[in-house]
Amino acid sequence: MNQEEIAERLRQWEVRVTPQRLAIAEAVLNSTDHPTVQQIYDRVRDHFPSMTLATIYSNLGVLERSGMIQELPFQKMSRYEPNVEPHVNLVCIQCETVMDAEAGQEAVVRLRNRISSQSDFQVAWQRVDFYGWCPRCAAAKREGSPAGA
Amino acid sequence: MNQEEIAERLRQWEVRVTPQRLAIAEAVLNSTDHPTVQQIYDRVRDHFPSMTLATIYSNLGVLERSGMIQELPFQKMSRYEPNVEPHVNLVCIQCETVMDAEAGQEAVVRLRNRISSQSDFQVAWQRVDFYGWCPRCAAAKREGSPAGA
DNA sequence: TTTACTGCAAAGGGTTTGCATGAGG
DNA sequence: CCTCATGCAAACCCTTTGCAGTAAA
Repeated sequence: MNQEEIAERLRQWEVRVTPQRLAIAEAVLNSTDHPTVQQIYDRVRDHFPSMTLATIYSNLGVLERSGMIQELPFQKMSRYEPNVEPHVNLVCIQCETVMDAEAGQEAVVRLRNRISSQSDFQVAWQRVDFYGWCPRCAAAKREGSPAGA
Repeated sequence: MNQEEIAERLRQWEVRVTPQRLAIAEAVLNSTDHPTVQQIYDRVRDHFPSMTLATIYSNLGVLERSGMIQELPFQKMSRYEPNVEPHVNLVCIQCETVMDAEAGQEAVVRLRNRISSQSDFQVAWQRVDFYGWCPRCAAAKREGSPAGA
């Protein structure tokens, strides 16, 4: 997603299009690694050395409320991702990598439909996380050595 | 689950069976409202006025590592629940109530099996949360009045 | 008796808030 | 111009850590 598309979506949401906001949105929307606030900060700081974490937090809130990104709160900190469609997250408990699963989207949609139809609970969004060992760390575990070896 | 059963499980895990630990375990294992640390603290304090939050945290960690309970980290704080089987949590974004969904357990199991078989990711556990409005808050929203009215 | 646990205090650290300055529309 | 956004600093608060005394086994 390029800056013009992002700017258009921001205008639709009736928030100001500032260079900082554009950069933060671009950093998350073009990411696939579910970056932390600190990582987003580091990536944006190259272009905006004076930016502070407060600006990052503020804008991530705006972007989340606009539905452009999704916040994934974890135990210690939040991560952010551009994929707001129903899907499964794979969280490695060894190296803390988070990736979107390639399978299971339809299953999540079906599950959501089922919850909606079989209960009085009105679903707004969902989060499906599977915790375990990523391929790399699983292999290292089998061989009894760290993944970085 | 009564205290003797809990004590037995603790002995199997080779941790000491203290009155405080028993009380904390009992408070969570017999709960259905996914209590916060503070709520567990309040419920146990009746019997142990001198207990501190550090003891609560310490014991919740022990119980979680033993597989007796599951920690559910949220944005602001963690909640704890006795249901360690695959299931769906319904989280109300209005009143912050968390409840186990009656439907969907099998679907979660199937989804887990699918993720396990169709990828190299080795699943250890999962968390499936649906966010939205609980029946009470949904009704209040439709009538344009707060749930407490 | 040995070692883990409890209780108390302090520190840690991601996130939020308040406010003055600056920029978007 | 008026309003919202940025930048800086301080506050917040849940959670973790360290340590001395205590109790389980």
